[in-house]
Parts: sequence; structure tokens; C-alpha cells
Amino acid sequence: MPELPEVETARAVIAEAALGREIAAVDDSDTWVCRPHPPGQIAQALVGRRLVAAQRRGKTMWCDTSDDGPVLSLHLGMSGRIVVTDPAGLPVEGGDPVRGRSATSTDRDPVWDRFSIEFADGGVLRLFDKRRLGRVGLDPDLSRLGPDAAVVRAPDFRARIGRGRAPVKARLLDQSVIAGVGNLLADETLWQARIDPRRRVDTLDEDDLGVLLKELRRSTKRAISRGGVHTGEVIEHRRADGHCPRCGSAMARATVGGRTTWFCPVEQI
DNA sequence: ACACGTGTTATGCG
DNA sequence: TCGCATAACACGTG
Repeated sequence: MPELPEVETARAVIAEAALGREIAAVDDSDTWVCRPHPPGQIAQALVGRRLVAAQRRGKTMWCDTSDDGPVLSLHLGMSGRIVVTDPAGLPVEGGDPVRGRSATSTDRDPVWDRFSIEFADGGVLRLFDKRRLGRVGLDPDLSRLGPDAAVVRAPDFRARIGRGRAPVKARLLDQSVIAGVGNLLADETLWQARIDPRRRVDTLDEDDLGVLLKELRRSTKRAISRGGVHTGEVIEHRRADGHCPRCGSAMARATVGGRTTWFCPVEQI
């Protein structure tokens, strides 16, 4: 479920639990997830070093490594999760907020581990990803990512989102405009702001853009603190028989920016 | 059986 | 070239 809030939680887990531990072995044998690196290349770059910092911009994470080593980049794709275990093999909490799942759940089945780092103390960091849409690499190119959606300033946000004629939701989803907003966070933000996701950005005035940024910040912070974008107020109502939790109108469905979009056709204008 | 999907990116079109 | 829309990617799930 990774959008900015989930990625931030994963980054925090790495920062809290994975830094400073000596890397003893790396499994980079999944050539799809680790493309274009041949097997062993990422391993050779990391073994013997330590992760020394965990950073994030939008949905991309990266870790600096010791001894002037390369930067390790991690992207969760649509279904990836990071699990870090302590020397006893116990997972550090915070990574996956899906309630009620236990350590014996199928979600932890190692057949879906696509990349892993084994620490000298016996613990591991692994990328768990059923669909293999995640990505691991070295020295990421961040030049095509816009500013992080959680920290972008108002003038920058207004200039970037307001440019062009695309539907506002498509603009929010464009990672080169601002980085971190995914399909659910976009729907939640636009519902909170009472703005129609199909509305062209050239019809938004300064006030609209101000409200949009305010609700983006609120929705993002709230999702981080509550454990993910699926905790948004409107998310559970994104279905055919769903109703707007504010006014009770039937939710409407459309495709905007290539993604399934749910909105309140009465309040979002 | 078959369509769908919380992300990214190459390709295509005006 | 720019801005935007769409298909493709891999594969589990309902």
C-alpha cells in the first residue's frame, strides 16, 4: 500500500533499526527487481559496509553507506514492504500496519522476499513484494522527482500544480511535479478540499490551491500517524455502494490520470 | 475465468 | 519540444 505515508514509515523503521549494523551478506538475485544490476553487483557494493542514513523523497528511499560506499536506493512499487528484524529475528514494528496480521501470516512467507540484507548480528532487512514492482538499485537519479509532498512550500506548490491544463488529480499524481502522492492520497486530499478531481488546474485560483495544499498536508500527516493512506476518512467509501461520509450522496467513479477515482459529485466542485 | 490494482515508465499523439 | 493520455510491466486477489 505504499504511498508517501507508508514509505515514510518504512524509512523510519530503517533509520531506527537498520543503521550502523555491519552487512554480512546480500541477496540481490532477483534480476527483475534489481535491474539493471547483474546478480552480485549490489552485494559486492554493500558487504562489509553499514547503512548510515535513511532518507526519502516522495516514494523513493535511499540509504547512505559507510566508507564512502554507494547509495542504496529502495522503491516499494505498488506492493512492497520493508521488514527489519533484530538479532533475535523479531521484526521491528512500524513497517506494516495491516491490522491483525501475525508473524505467521502468509504475508511473511519468504518466497516473496525480493531482496535482502543479512547483518553480521543475525538480523535482516528485506524487501517483501508479491508483485515484484518494487525496485532496488545503486546511486539513484532523483532529478526527475519534484519536491516532497510533505514539505513542499506554498509558492512552489502553487506554481507547480497550477501549471498546464491537466485535471488536478493527474497533476497531483505526477511525481515530477510533486513527489509522494498516490491514488488513494489524491482521492482523500481532493475530497477533504472539496475539489472535483477532474477539474482542470487552470480553473483553480490561489485560494483553491491554498486549500488543496492545506488538505494535502493534513491528509499526509494524518496518514503517517495512523498507519497508512487506507485510514483516510473517505477511503472506505470508495466503492460502488459507497456514500459521502459528510453529505451522504452516492460516491461517483471516474478514471482520471489513468487511475480509478472516487469522489463526491455533490460537494466536490 | 477474468478483470482489477495503492506505482513507474516507455510510447504515442496533437 | 511540450503536455498529456495510454499501454505495458508482474502477478496475486476477488
